[in-house]
Amino acid sequence: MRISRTGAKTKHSKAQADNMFQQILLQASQLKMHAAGIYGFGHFLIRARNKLVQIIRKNLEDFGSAEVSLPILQPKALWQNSGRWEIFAGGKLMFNFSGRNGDYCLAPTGEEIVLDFAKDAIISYKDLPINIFQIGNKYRDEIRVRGGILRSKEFLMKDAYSFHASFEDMVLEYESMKKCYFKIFKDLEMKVVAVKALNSDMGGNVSEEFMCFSKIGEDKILIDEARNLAFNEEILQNKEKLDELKKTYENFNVEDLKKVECIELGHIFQLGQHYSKKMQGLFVDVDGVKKPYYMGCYGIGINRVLGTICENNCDEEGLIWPKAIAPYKCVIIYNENNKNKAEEIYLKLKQHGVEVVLFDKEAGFGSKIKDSKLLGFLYIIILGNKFNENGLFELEDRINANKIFLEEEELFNFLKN
RNA sequence: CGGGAUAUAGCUCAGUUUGGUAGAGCGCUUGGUUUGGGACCAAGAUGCCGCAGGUUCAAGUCCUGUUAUCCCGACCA
Repeated sequence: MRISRTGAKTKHSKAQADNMFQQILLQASQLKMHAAGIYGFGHFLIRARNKLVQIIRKNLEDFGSAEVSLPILQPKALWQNSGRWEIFAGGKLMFNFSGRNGDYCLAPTGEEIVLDFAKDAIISYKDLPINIFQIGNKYRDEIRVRGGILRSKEFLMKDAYSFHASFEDMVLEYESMKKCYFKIFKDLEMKVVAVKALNSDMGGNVSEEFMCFSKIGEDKILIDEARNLAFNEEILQNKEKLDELKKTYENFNVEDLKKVECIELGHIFQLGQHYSKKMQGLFVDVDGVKKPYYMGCYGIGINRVLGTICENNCDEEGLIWPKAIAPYKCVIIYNENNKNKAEEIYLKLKQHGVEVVLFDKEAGFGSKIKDSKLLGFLYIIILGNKFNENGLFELEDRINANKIFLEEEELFNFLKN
């Protein structure tokens, strides 16, 4: 890609923001706030997000969750069935409006629509279990947006749903999905802990959140390191839940727990028959009797994961993406003398399948280097005076923070891997 | 929805106290000199001072209303 065609327009000075990743993304022109909680994503950021999405998708499909696509624009009737129209529309947490044929909403979550979808898919116990997921925008009229893309009104979410003939089967699936989640975050090079959490409006009784330690997070969790347990602070403030925990764990003492600030990246739920009972989600069991099925639901806030990765992988000068989701591997910057050589190398690298950007905008040399760091290229190929002197390609490595000089063939071999 | 704050050039902001011709830095355009860590010189363009009323000879500045944005609480992936 030629940088001149990407619409990237970096700013000279740092953007003011309450955290590092927003400051960098705004300065790099990769995030554009169109309104409160409504963001546009630049080319480089969206490329990273697409790679992130692909890692999640691959893991889920390897696990045995099948991708589908369900509508975001949904009719009121669906939400009345579950009894949540009042909760979400009444509480002004959901965008809703009147259309030509009645009232609609932009979905804040997907239980209603997936249940409607499952009505055709699930007739008999022979049709169970199934596990499907989708990746798409969700809309919530947040009372207060915060942290840029960490909490916005429009956000990309992966939501998966599983359907089961028995409680036991649901629990088994839940436990394996939990493992799948750990694998996803491992592939993303993120350290997360699963904490016991409240189900709130989602329904059901058991749920766990996937938390990444971060000072910019809104959540607080309490950890019992000795027993390898962690809880959302909210759950410990709930008397009923606290009593339950005290029964489950011996010598459970809130004061002994260690408090840590976190970002909630995902949340998995055992919904049980909460929705299937309300919305007539029935199947015919072995005994010939119609019964409500058991459900699990599993979400990941993709924009939130993306923001967290940025926050955890940057320095004063810009982003240093994890290899797996770096939007491009390298950028070529050059001075006037080396313009033709840069063009030649650029085309060759592309032919070799290297994800490369040509810095073909006019700017001072220092400015090109600064922008390259800001935008988060892993390697910066520098064709300046030194190239004219020794004919070697200078490669600045942002991951290891060093420089190496390579012959042309070495350069190709290095970047091909 | 409660409490606090802000709104002036593309961006960051000064000017508001004490009403009197609209400002700076950065960015942008043109020409020239540059080209290794956000270069320099010269010339230039850019404003319904958030919006609507009001007070006044005169409003960016004072008053009323309104909208948007930010921060603190409840909500959440």
